[in-house]
Amino acid sequence: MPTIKDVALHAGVSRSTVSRVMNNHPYVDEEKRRAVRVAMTELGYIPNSSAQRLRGTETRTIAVLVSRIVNPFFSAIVDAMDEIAAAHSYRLILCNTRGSASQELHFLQLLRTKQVDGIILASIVNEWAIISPFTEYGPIVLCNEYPSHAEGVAIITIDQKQAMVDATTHLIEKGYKRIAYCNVHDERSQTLFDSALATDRYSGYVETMKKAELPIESSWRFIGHSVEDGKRILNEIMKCDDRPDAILTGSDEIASGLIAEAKKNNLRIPMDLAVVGFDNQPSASLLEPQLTTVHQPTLEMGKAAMLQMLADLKSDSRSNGTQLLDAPLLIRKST
Amino acid sequence: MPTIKDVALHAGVSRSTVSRVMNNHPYVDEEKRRAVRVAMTELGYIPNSSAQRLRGTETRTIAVLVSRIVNPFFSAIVDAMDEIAAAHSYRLILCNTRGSASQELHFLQLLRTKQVDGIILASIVNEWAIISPFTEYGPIVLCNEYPSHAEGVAIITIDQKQAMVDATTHLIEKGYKRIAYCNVHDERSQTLFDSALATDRYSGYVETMKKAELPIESSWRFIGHSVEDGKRILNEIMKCDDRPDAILTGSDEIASGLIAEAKKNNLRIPMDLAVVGFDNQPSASLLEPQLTTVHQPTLEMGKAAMLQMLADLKSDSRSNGTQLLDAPLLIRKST
DNA sequence: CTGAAAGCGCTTACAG
DNA sequence: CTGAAAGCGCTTACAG
Repeated sequence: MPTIKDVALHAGVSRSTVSRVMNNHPYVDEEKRRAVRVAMTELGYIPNSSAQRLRGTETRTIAVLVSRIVNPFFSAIVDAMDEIAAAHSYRLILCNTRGSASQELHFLQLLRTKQVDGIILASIVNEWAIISPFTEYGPIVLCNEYPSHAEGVAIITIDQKQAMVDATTHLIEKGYKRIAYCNVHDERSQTLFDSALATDRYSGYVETMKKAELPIESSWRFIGHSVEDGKRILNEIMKCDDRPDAILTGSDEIASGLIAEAKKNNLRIPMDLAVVGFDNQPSASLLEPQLTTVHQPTLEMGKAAMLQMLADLKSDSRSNGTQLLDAPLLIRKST
Repeated sequence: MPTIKDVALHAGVSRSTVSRVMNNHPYVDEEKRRAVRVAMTELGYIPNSSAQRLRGTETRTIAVLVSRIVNPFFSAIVDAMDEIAAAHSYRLILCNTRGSASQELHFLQLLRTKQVDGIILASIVNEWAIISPFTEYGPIVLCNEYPSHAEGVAIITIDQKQAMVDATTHLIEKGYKRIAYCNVHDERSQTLFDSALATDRYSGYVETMKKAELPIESSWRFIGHSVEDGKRILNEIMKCDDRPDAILTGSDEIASGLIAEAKKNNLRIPMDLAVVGFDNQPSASLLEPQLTTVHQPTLEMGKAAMLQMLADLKSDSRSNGTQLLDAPLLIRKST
């Protein structure tokens, strides 16, 4: 591996000058600049970024934390972030926390140890009080999940409450009265923090139901996040003395599981049970019946979050505020 | 940020001793070891890994290259790798190449600049002759995609040819005679290398068709990889003078697109057109009709690849050879 | 415009 | 068992 020293020798200049050329400093003699460039390509020189980092410069690397990369929602967001990052010559470190608080903390240290320039959290496990201090070491942007009050970070998300108001209103208008609710939550995760996302969604459901004077039964509250959870929940519904006629879910994956299992149980959708998904994952329109779901603008969310990160990095100031993107309800065949 | 110097001062020992404690060297006085440990926790000390890397030690980081993280096949593989990596305190850098040769090259440099200990390639863009030299800088493992001959790397994949032999045989046994073939290939990708995966799959189809004395029409060869491609291909099929009665595809995504578009065109599956997928992605069994597909053992593939990587890292020798995992055909309702 | 020198935070022979 | 010292590859005031 050639180092800066080799390039300097080869080009007949000092290491300082080589460094200046690399970093596009203005005052370098054009001829020397050329000589250095030639030496770099001839030697196939690649700067050692560990050394650059140690010296305290930017890493041009952003860490993105997600709880589960196999969730199409997260992979879509990551993909969008990556697109922006790549266009600005930034690299992405994917941190799959699997809902582990210690893993999350481990990844946050990347910021502290200057291995990344910034961190984008798409899921959150630890309490905000634990995460918050890390903003001191570099910009943190929240994309999707968010705590009830966060200072010093920008939040990019959708209007979770409005989304659930829309979904609930739609079901009510369609004549459904016995509307169950499934909270998004991975029971295997060690979630410690109070997710405002979950609370906001739920309040959208509750307020709309109350306004319509419809019952909110505790036996109609479920919890889960995966296809398997969806299957389990459908079986729980089958056992209800007092079956709901519709269900609002927190993800298309749960909805898929519900639908698959409903077919097995000869439960017709939407006649016997209406199902609303969340996310509008690619599979939502491929299912039968096609899924009524809340469209999450993953492309826009990911891009906006990364753009916000780049802006934070440039301005060197900590931005605040919440950016709420539109999440329209897509009415298809499952309601 | 406390450094090793602060810890040393705090514990009343030299920096060397602190370093030894960190790296679990044997000969350290128990009392000092304890003192150092105390100092580390009291100061909230985290070693600066850029410095560690620069000094030439392991990074405990592995880069994984995939062409498209939103493809559930890739996210499942990455997830499996991550599971093994995390269990061995390794970290994963996700490199989404988007089929760009220069991006791929850029990521390969991570190995050269010692930012990662090893690289796992799940997709390949550049010619093997370009990639091969990088094995000099650290272990490279191939998982899924592979060139026609590679030295100095281990390959973890499925028996692609056998998978297609099985799929083709199944269709023939079911009485289909006009069997189309869809090659996996992303046309937007700048693929430069001769993928033995694609060749092997195709030869499984060709040989089986020839053995059964069935026609292989060039107008029945399609190309694509996405849901959209599947839709396009179905429309191309509709326009055929001489329509196939079955099609072998290279991914469940294409198959989903085919099925969705077939419904629109009132083409019954499998009566008018039998469809075989590839991968057995989560959605395969949720579609209607449920998809007959080749099950790719993504969990095993990802784990095996990461385990191989850890073994290479430990032994410090470059392993060779191909590990062929079983990929059974799952017969469901689309054939 | 440019070079010599210091220093980023660590590890590892070396000499005790 | 342990410390002083050198060095990993870079960048950045500093002094010209």
